[in-house]
Amino acid sequence: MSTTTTRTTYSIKDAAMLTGLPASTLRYYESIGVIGPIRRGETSSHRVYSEEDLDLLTWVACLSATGMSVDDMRSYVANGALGPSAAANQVALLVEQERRLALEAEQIALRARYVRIKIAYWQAVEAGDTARADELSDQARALADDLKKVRKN
Amino acid sequence: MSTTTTRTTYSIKDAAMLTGLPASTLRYYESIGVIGPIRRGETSSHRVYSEEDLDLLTWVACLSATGMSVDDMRSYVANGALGPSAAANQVALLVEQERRLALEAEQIALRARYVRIKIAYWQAVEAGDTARADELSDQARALADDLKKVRKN
DNA sequence: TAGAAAACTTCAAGCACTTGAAGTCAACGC
DNA sequence: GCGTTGACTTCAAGTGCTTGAAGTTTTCTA
Repeated sequence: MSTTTTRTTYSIKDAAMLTGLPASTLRYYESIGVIGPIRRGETSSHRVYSEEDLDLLTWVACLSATGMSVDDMRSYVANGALGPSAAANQVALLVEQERRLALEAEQIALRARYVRIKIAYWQAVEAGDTARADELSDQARALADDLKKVRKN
Repeated sequence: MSTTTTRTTYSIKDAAMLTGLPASTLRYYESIGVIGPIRRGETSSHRVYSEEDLDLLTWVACLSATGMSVDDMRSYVANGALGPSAAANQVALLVEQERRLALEAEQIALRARYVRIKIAYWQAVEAGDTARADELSDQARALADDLKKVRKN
């Protein structure tokens, strides 16, 4: 009869997806002590992330995204400033993170549109349709201006 | 009677402001050949950017913003200078860029959802609503499970 | 027009990842 | 069981800026 504890563990790939940090960066952060050593599998050397690990990494991702240096992140985490006792503070951090993600999504949508225009442009050039190419060139220029504005935040 | 070509020129600081790239990055791009050598002042060694330089740099800034490597930027700019003959090459590069952007958008949407759950979670903890906190914890876990299924594609 | 202050220059070093090589581990079909 | 496939591991080297130092050049103010 096995103990049926609800499985709440994650592979490094899961952790990477949920935090937005590449797996290589998770290993890097661990290697330089931003986060403590992660538990390994019973039979393997593979990292096994717990729910708490994920919570902590979510915070670290927030700090990283706001441009904090790894040295500062390390002391921030070491000082326990990210524990449950600072809930209000943490919500503020997460709301900020949410705002930044929305902005990032906006930027990506703009860039995708820009790229699509450029694809159409080169296809027009290839087809020898100069008028359409010029028109698309103007569209690209206008969009580049939009992109610059969004970027300022 | 002087030739009245309106010769608009820009300092490196002007160029940085107009392209959104730091001055240090403009010098770096020039040093590794992403852009050609910029004209210098008559009496000084200061860079003097022309309108054409600015156009090219705006384009380079867009490539940079979409995460293109400097090597790819270099060949892309070189191909662009070659005009219509390289059109097919340009389209291939851009289609790849479009695919990357779509993937990035997907990841960001997922992260945003995770962050929103975490915000609600900490607000529940702060309010002492343990039941709701547990429920949200489950939701975060469910999101991770959904992710595993999506990952198969 | 002198002399300070701001902006530019090069070069080198630093930072925060990122990638590559070479090997280990796990899950599947046979 | 047994090979193949793909994800994981470590470690070292590479990448793309970024910053700092030390020295011009330009511009502002007096």
